[in-house]
Amino acid sequence: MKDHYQKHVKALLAVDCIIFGFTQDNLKILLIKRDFEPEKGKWSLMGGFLRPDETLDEAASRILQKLTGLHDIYLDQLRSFSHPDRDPVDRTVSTAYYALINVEEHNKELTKKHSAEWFNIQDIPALIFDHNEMISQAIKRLRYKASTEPIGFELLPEKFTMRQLQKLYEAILGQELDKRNFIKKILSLDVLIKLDEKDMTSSKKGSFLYKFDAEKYDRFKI
Amino acid sequence: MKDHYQKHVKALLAVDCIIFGFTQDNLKILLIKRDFEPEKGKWSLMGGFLRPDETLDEAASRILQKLTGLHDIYLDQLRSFSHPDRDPVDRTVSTAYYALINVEEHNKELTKKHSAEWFNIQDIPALIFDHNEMISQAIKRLRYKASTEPIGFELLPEKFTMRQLQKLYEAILGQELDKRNFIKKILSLDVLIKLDEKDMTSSKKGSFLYKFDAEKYDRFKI
DNA sequence: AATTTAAGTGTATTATTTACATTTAATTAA
DNA sequence: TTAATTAAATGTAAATAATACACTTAAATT
Repeated sequence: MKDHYQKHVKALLAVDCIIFGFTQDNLKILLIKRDFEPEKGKWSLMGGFLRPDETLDEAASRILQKLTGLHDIYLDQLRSFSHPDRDPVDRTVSTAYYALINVEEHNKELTKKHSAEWFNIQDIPALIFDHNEMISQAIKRLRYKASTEPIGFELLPEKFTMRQLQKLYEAILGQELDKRNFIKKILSLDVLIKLDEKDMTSSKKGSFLYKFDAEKYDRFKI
Repeated sequence: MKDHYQKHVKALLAVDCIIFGFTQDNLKILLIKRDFEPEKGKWSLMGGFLRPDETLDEAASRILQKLTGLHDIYLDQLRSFSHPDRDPVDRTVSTAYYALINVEEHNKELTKKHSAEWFNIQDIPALIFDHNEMISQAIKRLRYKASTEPIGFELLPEKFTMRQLQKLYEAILGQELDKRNFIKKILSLDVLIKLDEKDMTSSKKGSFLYKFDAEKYDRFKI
C-alpha cells in the first residue's frame, strides 16, 4: 500500500565532489567560491542536486564535468552525510564522492568561471556545512587506498618520473619514503613501463620517464 | 536564493541493514519476509525510512533495534543506492548499512514477529529491488575489513574457542586456514585474553576459552 | 588398558620490509 | 679542459612476516 511510503518525509538529494589533483609535489583539492545562497561567497566543495533520471554516480560525474570539463574520471562514493541541520535551507542528504584528476588536463576556463581554486590539503580553509568533514574522510580513504593498491594513474600526467610518483605517494601518505625502497616496491608491482625518454627539467643528468601499463594496473582494482 | 533549491526533486530516503551473524560455523544474514507492498511476501533486507529528526546512522540503528532488540551495535555505512527505478513505487535512495551482531543476544521474539530468518551467505534467496547487490558488496567489505583489522568481537559470544574464531575467519574469507599459522597470527595481534575455563562440548580434551581485550582491540579501529 | 577425538604445539623455508651510502651522467663554472 | 655541481641511479644485509607442514597430548569412552 502506498500509505507505507506516503507518511515519510522526502529530502533533497545532493552530491558533493572532493576533487584531488597533484601539482608542485603537493596533493590539492579543488574548491569553489559559492555564487548562491546560502553561504554565498564562502569556499565549498563543488556540488549539485540529483536529477530525477540519474543515479548518484551519474550526478557526481555530471557535476565533475561541469566544473572541469573532464569525463570518464575516477570517481568513488565516499559516504552520505545526513545531519538534519547540515543545510539550513532545507533537509538535504548529500552523498560525497572523491575524484582523482590530472590537473594538466582540466579546463581552466571552466574552473575560472566557477571561481574555483586549488588548495593544498594542509591549507583547506573553513568550508560551508560539513564539507571540511567530507574532505577529512576523503583523505583518510585515499590514504587507505594508496596503501593497498597502486594509485597515481589518475593523478599524474601520462609520462612522469619516479621522483614525481614518489612525491605523490609522500603527499598522500603524509610521510617521507626511502627512494630505493620505494622504487623497489613500485617496480615489483609490475605496473610501470620505463620509456626511452628523459625529463631534463629537474636535473642535469635528466631522469627517465615512465608510464602506467593500463591493463596491469587494472588487475589491482578491487 | 531558495529558488536554487526548489527546482530540484525530492526523494524518499531509506535505510537497509545487512545484519551479519555467526552460528554453526557459518556466516549468516538476517532477512525478513516483507509484510507490505510492493513485493509483499518476498524476502528482503530489514529497512525503513529516514525520519525528519535523525541522521542515516541513527535511522539504521533504530531499524536494527526494531528487528533485533539490540542497541550499541557495530554498524557501518556501506554506500547509497540510487537507481531511479530501484523502487517501483516512488523515487527512493537507500543507504545500506552492515551490522555485526552476536546471534545469541538478539531478541528472538522480535525477529519472529517480523518473520525474519537467518540465511547462510552462500544460500541467499532472490531478494527485492537491489538487495542482493547490497549484500554482495557488504560481504566484499567485510572480507576487506577482516584482512586489515581484527574482527569477531561483535560476532562471537563473549567467550569463545580458537576453533570458533578460526571458523569465523574462514567463513568471512571464504577459504580454509592453517590452524597453527592462524593461532600464531591472531595471538601476535595481542587482542585476546586466554581464560582458565574450558569449553567441553566440542571434544573430550576440552578447549580453552578466550575473550577479547576491548581496549587492545579498539587500537585497531580505523 | 586400549581407543577415540579434537586440542595443542614448533620449525624450517620463503617472501617481504626495512635500513642504509656510493657512483653516475650531464651541465655549469673556473 | 678540468673541476665542481646536481639530482639520478643503484645493491645488499638484516629483520620481520608469511607459509608449509605432522606429531603429541589430554580426557572421555569402550
